[in-house]
Amino acid sequence: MHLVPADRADRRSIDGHRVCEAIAAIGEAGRLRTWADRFSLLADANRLALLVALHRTGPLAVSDLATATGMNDPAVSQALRLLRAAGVVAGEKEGRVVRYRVVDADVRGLLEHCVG
Amino acid sequence: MHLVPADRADRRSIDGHRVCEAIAAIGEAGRLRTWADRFSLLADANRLALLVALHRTGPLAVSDLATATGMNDPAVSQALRLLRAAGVVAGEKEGRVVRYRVVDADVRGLLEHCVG
DNA sequence: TCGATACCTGCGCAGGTGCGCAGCTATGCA
DNA sequence: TGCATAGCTGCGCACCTGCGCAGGTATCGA
Repeated sequence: MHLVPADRADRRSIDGHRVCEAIAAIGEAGRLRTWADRFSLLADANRLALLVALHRTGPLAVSDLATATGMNDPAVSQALRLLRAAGVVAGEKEGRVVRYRVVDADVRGLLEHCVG
Repeated sequence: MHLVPADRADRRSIDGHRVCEAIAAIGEAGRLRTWADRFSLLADANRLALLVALHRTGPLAVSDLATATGMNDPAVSQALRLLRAAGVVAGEKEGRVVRYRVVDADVRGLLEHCVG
């Protein structure tokens, strides 16, 4: 197992074989970044509150989300825009009301995992 | 169910009962913030790589982590300081080598959940 | 004792983040 | 038609974050 890239092959190592194991464990860099990005979306208490509310209550309007979380509506709107751009939530327009819901299965899994 | 706090009681609501459900779903604010903080620790690709390596490979020295991830050692050290301050990892000194490991059960659960 | 090594720390910079404010569009009701 | 409401957007500010650089401390080998 010679998994150390050429640009760091000259570094000294404490436990050489464990370094290779670690590199194998990390695997493809893109996959970890995808998860890091997912975690980043949940890393804000307000966004997490929005997602938990949507996940456990079902479709909710923007202004109701604002009332439930104590945020004002531009903040909610911006948070939802971010989540929508990431494909985590989707909104359905019904007259002048837009009701959002969580559509990303991985995020649903995380929400289930942390808040039941 | 009148769960809307007094300072937002005057807001109009689209689906009044759903607002209360959402507030109940959000629950205590501190718990969500704890989880948001946890997610925040995993929200950086480098930190996540360190944690995955530690989780799947076992105790690893700082310089080996630097080699495995391609970071330089001050960056690894600072990331580990953050994780240590949060109680996620712990280091055991053995001569001049410090081997770190993941000690937080919740974070272990998240790592298992996302990267198997 | 002297040098090399493993790790840690303070500092500063570049870049990102969240949110309030003001203002916009679109829809519904009288 | 006129007005209120639901939601979205651009802008700017304060704040935070990650990392490189330089340098410090502790341990080991010669």
